[in-house]
Amino acid sequence: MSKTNDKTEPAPASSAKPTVRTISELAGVSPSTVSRALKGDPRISEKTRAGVVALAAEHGYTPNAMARGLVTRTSGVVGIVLGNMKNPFYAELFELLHQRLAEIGKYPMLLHVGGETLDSEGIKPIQQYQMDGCIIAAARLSSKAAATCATNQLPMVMINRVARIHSCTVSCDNYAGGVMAGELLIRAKHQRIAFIAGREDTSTSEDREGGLRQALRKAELDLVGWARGYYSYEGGFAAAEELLAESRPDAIFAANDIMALGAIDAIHRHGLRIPEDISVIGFDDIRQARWRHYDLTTIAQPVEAMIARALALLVERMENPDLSGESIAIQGEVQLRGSARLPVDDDAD
Amino acid sequence: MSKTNDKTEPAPASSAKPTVRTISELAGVSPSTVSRALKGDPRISEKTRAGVVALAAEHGYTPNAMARGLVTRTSGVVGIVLGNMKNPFYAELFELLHQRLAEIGKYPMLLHVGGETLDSEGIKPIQQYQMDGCIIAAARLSSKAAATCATNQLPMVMINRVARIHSCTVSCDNYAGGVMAGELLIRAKHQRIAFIAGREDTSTSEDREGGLRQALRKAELDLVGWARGYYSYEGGFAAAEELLAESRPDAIFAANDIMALGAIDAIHRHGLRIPEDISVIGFDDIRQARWRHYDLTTIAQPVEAMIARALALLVERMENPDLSGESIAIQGEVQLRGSARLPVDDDAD
DNA sequence: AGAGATTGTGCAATCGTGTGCATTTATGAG
DNA sequence: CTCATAAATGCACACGATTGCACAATCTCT
Repeated sequence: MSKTNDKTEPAPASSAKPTVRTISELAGVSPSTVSRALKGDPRISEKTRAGVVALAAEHGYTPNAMARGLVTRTSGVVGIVLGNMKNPFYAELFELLHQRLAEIGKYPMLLHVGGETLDSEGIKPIQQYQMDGCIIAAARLSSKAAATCATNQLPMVMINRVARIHSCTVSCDNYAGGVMAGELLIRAKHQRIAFIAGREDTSTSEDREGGLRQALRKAELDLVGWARGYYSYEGGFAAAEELLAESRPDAIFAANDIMALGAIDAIHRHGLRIPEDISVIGFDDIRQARWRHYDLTTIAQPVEAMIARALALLVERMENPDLSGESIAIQGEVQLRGSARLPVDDDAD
Repeated sequence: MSKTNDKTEPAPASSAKPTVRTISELAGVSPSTVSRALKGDPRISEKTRAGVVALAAEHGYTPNAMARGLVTRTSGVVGIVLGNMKNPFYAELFELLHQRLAEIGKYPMLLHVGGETLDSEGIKPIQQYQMDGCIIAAARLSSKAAATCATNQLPMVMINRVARIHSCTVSCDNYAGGVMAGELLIRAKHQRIAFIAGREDTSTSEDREGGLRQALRKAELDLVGWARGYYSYEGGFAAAEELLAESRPDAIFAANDIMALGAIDAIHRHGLRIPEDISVIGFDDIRQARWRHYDLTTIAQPVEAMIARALALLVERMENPDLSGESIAIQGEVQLRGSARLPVDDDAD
């Protein structure tokens, strides 16, 4: 008792950061009582609890997360891997994700941001900080991060990409979205439809293309053009120029909005009118799609729902790590705007 | 010795996460030696160090950041407050910021994202996680976060806003940028110049406006119009419509790019040509400014340099907390593009 | 060869919190 | 009034790493 006391209370004043002992001494109870009182343990009497809480508030005491994490083996930190921030879609998604995380008392620590793949330095904090979970919101592969989570038995959810490994996945139903886009174009009597793809190793682009092809097949049509836009404005611009020169399409479906916007500017540069001469459809519904000049018809990703489901999956697995992987695909929604001809509803269904 | 041993080694195998004791027993040295060996303490012989390092690598051992943070009182975590992610400027800045932080071995934990002010819940982790520092990258006030940093003696740097309180600040030289924009317009023989402002409580907008007014004053001109665009595309659009209806300007300077883009679309909607009928200049140089349709002339913020200086200030203060506040303003650079008439260089200087 | 300098390693305390178990205090019944 | 029972609180250890200090081993010099 004396051996610790003479060292820990050289300055009994309030200058230093208050610890559980500071509060316990002030309240005349033991540290364990303070800890329990603040956690709302029912074994603590209401009277002492009120006193402790008041004292804690007065001195601005908050339990040290490091010490707590050490003993509870849970840090309250969720690791985040974000895709290319040059695509506004991820920026918008991230803002929402942060808010939802805060609501469940978790804080996001960023492991990686950007299109490149994750290096081994980037995954260290996963084990260092005893993270409670991990969210990967990126279209491209992050197999290293996924593997690290697996070996550490860390709950992990991927947003916006379908996993090849056994894990949790939440995404928009990209295939169905592709079908929607295709049907929309077909019902508007388009005949020469082209596609602008994203990067090679992404399931999102492949699935959206697959859906489009399925819709075309059903109408006994075939793609008249195909080009890669690498998910960027510049890429979409270049891809559209290529398509216009080679296959003269009357409609273009781009695997994401930002490429669609690039395509629109390329089309205008060629002196063609949208949607009279050519229709353009995107995917995501980023804010820029609503910008006056573009007014892009697109398949809106249900970002709020996706994040909600992803966090639900994550929380479930934090409570019960033995739950198996689960894949959720949520239907997107067509946003009719001015960049695509409207369907001619001769057959109403 | 026996009282701990029988509890800590129920499974001597490699299944559980390795701790410093695991490695020390495998290497036949004490935990302290392991710790020192991994930190490169010169007192440890090269031979034992190599052995320990090899063993640690083999078993995938990394020191637990919680335990380390508890004793060293430094967490390796830097708190981040981000402005409105709907403005791509902050998304781009954040990606870069993350990279630079990783290079100095710090990890970013997000305290807040978005335009709204920070609530009291959002600042708790600052003390909870014993953060090493805090970076506030937002145009609007975050006085609560700043106050929390101050009371906790936590090094803090603000990016993109000038502080009223005693602290560190890094920003673009907004006043000089405003002067540049003004001079550019004047040298292009514009006479009727209008300004689109950001939000009320932001020094950035005020300073940019101040610089513009200074340049106009020097040329014995006055602003012919002024409207508020609230830093958003829609706001810029509405502000431009207001200006066009009321004061018929022949040039508009917007306090940031995204408002300038909104203004351009509003101008086109009125059937006016850019830059023949009216010039538009923005501020930031976001990616969208380069989009073909906009091709926006703007004052580029030196984001890389700003982040580098901000981190330098932060690191200095993490090493020596008694250093006083410092404000750095870095000159921006004019990006001449197609949205503004080029200067008529009758007087070459 | 012995004393001191030098080098390499181990001991044990510490950081701040949570929690099983023992202990005290209040409550109620016979 | 005493004892059994329940409620409230305290003790002490553990979590995993760092670090000042003590100690052992090796080397050097007279």
